[in-house]
Amino acid sequence: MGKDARTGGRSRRARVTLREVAQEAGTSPSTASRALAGHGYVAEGLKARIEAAAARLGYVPDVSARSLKGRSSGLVGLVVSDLRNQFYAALAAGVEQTLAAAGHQMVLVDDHGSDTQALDGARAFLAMRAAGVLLAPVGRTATELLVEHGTPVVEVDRRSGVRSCDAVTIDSERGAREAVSHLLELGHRRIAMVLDETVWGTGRDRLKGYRAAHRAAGVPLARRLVLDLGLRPADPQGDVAAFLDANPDVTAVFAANNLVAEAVWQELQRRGSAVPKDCSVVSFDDLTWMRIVEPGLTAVRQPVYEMGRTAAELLLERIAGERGRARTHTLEPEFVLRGSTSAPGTPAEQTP
Amino acid sequence: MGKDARTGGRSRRARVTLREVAQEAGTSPSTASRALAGHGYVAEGLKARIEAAAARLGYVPDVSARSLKGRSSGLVGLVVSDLRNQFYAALAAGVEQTLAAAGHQMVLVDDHGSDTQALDGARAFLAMRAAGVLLAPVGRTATELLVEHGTPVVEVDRRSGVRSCDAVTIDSERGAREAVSHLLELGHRRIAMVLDETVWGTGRDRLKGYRAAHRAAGVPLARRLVLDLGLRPADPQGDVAAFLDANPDVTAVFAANNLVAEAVWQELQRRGSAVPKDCSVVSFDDLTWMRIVEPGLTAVRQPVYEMGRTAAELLLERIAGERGRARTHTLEPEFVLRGSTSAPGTPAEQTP
DNA sequence: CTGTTAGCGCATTCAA
DNA sequence: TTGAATGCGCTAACAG
Repeated sequence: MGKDARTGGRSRRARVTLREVAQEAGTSPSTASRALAGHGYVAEGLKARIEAAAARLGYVPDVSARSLKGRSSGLVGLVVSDLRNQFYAALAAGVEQTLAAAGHQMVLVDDHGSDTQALDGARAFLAMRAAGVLLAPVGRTATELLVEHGTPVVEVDRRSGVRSCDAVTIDSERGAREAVSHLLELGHRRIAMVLDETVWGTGRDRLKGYRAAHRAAGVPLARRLVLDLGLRPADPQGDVAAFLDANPDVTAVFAANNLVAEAVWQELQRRGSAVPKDCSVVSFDDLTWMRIVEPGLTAVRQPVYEMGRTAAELLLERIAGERGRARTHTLEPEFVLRGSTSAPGTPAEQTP
Repeated sequence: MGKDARTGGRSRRARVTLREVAQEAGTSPSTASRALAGHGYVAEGLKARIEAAAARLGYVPDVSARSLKGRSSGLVGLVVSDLRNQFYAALAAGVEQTLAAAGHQMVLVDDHGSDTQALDGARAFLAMRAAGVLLAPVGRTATELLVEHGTPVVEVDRRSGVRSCDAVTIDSERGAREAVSHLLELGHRRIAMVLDETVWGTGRDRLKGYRAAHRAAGVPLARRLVLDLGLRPADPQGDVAAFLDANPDVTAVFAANNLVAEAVWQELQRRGSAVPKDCSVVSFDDLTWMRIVEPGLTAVRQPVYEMGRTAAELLLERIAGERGRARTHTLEPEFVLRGSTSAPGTPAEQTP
């Protein structure tokens, strides 16, 4: 093909193996292996020759062969539910950063909120002998499968209920309690909560926080004020619209996550409700747009990137051989006061 | 440890191998291999027995061993420059979706805009015998290394200049031309352009479009109206502020990407400039927040997710053996008119 | 249709 | 300090 000239005449097809490097350096494969790996004794001069040969030939060790010998590939799996959601993207970024620094690669699987797809991912991780797996569970099956096979697992953001693995979560209940307490202190008495999964995951804990805040303030709870959009709602904004029509006495909305917050915000905007005068809004999760809009959204900021980092660190310890029993790290959310909340019927005092 | 009871009594440590499955089914490894892989002839009864045995034992094939025999692992690499940027997250999501549907796994590397880190990633992909690699190049080295080693490569969003690989990009020049023409038609004559890399990548093409629009309208170009923030600016908003102070006659700003757009928008907001009355704004790239803010940002929408899908499809064809010469797909951006643009000194007419 | 043989690239014994 | 031998788990020839 001629165009191989630039590569120094070597064929583009043939992988350079350790044997060839050894030949080029006039030694044996095993010596070359030791020289390149840095283990065991190799004479300085020989070592230099071998390294030179490897560089000249463009040698790249084959991890397949390596992990076939040893225990695992250096790969670490990550399963998230929606990469297009900034929350998961930030999580993945934190994980990747930590993993890369430790010389591992991240294999990313998007399960789109489906347990089945998460399970497929888990199987793939098993097949590639992943050193460990991080996942935001959508069920127990994936975690169970991995744990059964002895793969270190760290759950992130949510818990599957499997006891025998580490986890890093954010204190959803506390964050929700603070957010709702804030609204109660401002004088709100009919605070709606909108979420997309009541029975499981973070939604449940945030609902607990919502209730706890009401109890602490001695404000009665009304079932009708909780809107559960269900998993992956088709038209969240439409559902919010219907809800607000049915409950016109609501003076504030607590949105349980960024997806819900967007639907609420857009709907309030669409119907021309003034925030916070007509309706206060607090979001759990703080995305870029929430500090850009006018007024800024009062929100519960989650240390997402840090959560990814922490989870990856925990996993790396397990991979390194840490044997202790399952640990759970709980990170603290941070309440960020902006302009979308005020006493009922009052315009915002300030917009930072 | 006792807790293995649930797994059916098998040890958690030992991987189940094909040999064990074969033994369990009372046959040979190669027959078991054929039965499980689906290739070659195997009697129906035996096949069922083998499958049952595999299921019973929880057998998971070892891809390391498989790729050691054959050509490559099923892994596909993706290199992006900043996963926390919604643009890249969407790109990755599109890629993942397509790859997963084809039974491949995606290994994601974030190079943080550094050529060195991209090169590290490329080496890792080589080491794992990746079936192919997708990358948004930050230089030529990574692409060159991969191509030299015969790994199929598809470049996304940007071009490195390496001729011998496929690429999928968006027509930056055209998108920029349309955006700037729109401003010119509204009557703007001093339109600033803000970007973060003039000499390379998409910034260069968008600058071309900016110039082309001016030439087409017969409006002279002023060098001082182009603000180049440089790669990874420390304080983009501060730079924009200084620029606007130095060029108070500017009536419109064309932001070359979402990062720049955010800096521009925040700075205009900070100094209390009314958009579009005091200053019109157009963004290249259309993120969530741009349609949420008031007024909505007029923007050039890029089909990012689709770009990821297309690139992955191209790569899959190469992996499947497609031999033709390098192809380039150019996707068309879409101009989205919202409320952030109007004739100089005019408030927005409407806010959709 | 099935089993035996061989070898992918490497790291790790063990002898020299 | 070095090299020859071995086997990780799997699949592709081949022979039966």
